[in-house]
Amino acid sequence: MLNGDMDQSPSTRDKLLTAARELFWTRGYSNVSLRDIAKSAGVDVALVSRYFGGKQGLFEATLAEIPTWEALVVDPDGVLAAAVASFAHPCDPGTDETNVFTMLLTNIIDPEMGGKIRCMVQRGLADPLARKLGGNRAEERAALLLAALFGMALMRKNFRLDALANKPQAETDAQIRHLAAAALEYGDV
Amino acid sequence: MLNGDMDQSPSTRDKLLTAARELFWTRGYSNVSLRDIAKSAGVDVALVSRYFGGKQGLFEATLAEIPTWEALVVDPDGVLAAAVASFAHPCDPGTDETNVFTMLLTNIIDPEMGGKIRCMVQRGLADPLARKLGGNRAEERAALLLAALFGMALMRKNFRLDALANKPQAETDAQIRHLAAAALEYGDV
DNA sequence: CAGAGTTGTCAACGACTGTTGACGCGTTCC
DNA sequence: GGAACGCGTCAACAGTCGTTGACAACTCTG
Repeated sequence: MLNGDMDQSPSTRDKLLTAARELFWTRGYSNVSLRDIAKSAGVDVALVSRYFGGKQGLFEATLAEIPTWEALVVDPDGVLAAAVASFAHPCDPGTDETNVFTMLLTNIIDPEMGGKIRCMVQRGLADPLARKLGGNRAEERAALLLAALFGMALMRKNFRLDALANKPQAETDAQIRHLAAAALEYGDV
Repeated sequence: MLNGDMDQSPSTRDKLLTAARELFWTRGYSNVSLRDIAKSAGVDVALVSRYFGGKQGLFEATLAEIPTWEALVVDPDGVLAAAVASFAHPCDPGTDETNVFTMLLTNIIDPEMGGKIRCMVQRGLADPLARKLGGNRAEERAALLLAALFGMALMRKNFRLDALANKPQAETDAQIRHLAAAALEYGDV
């Protein structure tokens, strides 16, 4: 009997996928072993190869879950507000840690997956964002905006600076908005 | 005969240290094996344990080389200019890749060294920077400045966005200065 | 010269990695 | 009933990892 779309108890495949996203996205591809994932999912290691063809296949399956990047780059007028919003509520509202920004940061360093992440950000994030922005120096403004967003994510989630981490949402929003607005104004005046 | 301070041909210890800095700082602690370093240095693997006590000791020896952090956080008036300068000419003017910012970015993710890096940045960079800045919201402005600097470093060196990478130095300086200035103005008016 | 101390070479260890194939169990289909 | 298939369990593989200790070659000291 095929599972259909009923959500009764998660299939083994889904258990693996959930555990893989949780671990890959927070610790990075090379820093997580298949046995870690299997143990977290309560499943045998060998099933990874069966369902996903291997470690790389499992990782790419977690990437396939990401909603279209265009969703992060919404209306051309409200890019700033959208950036702040997408930063706060990135993709999966589940665990606070498993969001797309964190995943990109954690895996860009990886010797095996860095190249893929790089392409994803350039072609799926920077380019469409520049297109939406339009006007003078669109590419540079888009790049600066991403620098501001990723920089803030880095300081909060990875470096965990006292001045930024664990602050009320409103304060964080104001900080991000301030830096992002400056990025978008680059080249004006 | 001890080597003294003569710089004739580098000792085995120095060969290891140089190769270790090159590799650890660009690829990250966990992504580099001692055999990689030994091969790059043209030296046997076992000598790492002899000279540095192990992998961790070798990594920490490369950190000990970093000049006082205070050098990155100079006079209180010219913090912005200093930040830009330290970003462009970070520490060791040797290889373009082996600078302190790149090293911090590459190793903050690491499961074993992340904690140490985090402490270094908080206590050695964010705190003294906030002290130098002074005034209202000093800690937050320092944190935003670091977010801007690290964000730019990330986009240029790791994500390698087309709009930022391989651009003339003057242009890069202007971009960094723009974003950093905005960070320092946070909370004003 | 004899001895001590330093320095480099080599083989091996236990632990961990991703991956594979054999095997047993249960359900489904003819 | 028997065959086919999906699904999970287990043991084992080849490879890499950091680390260790034995051994040889060398320099310096007495």
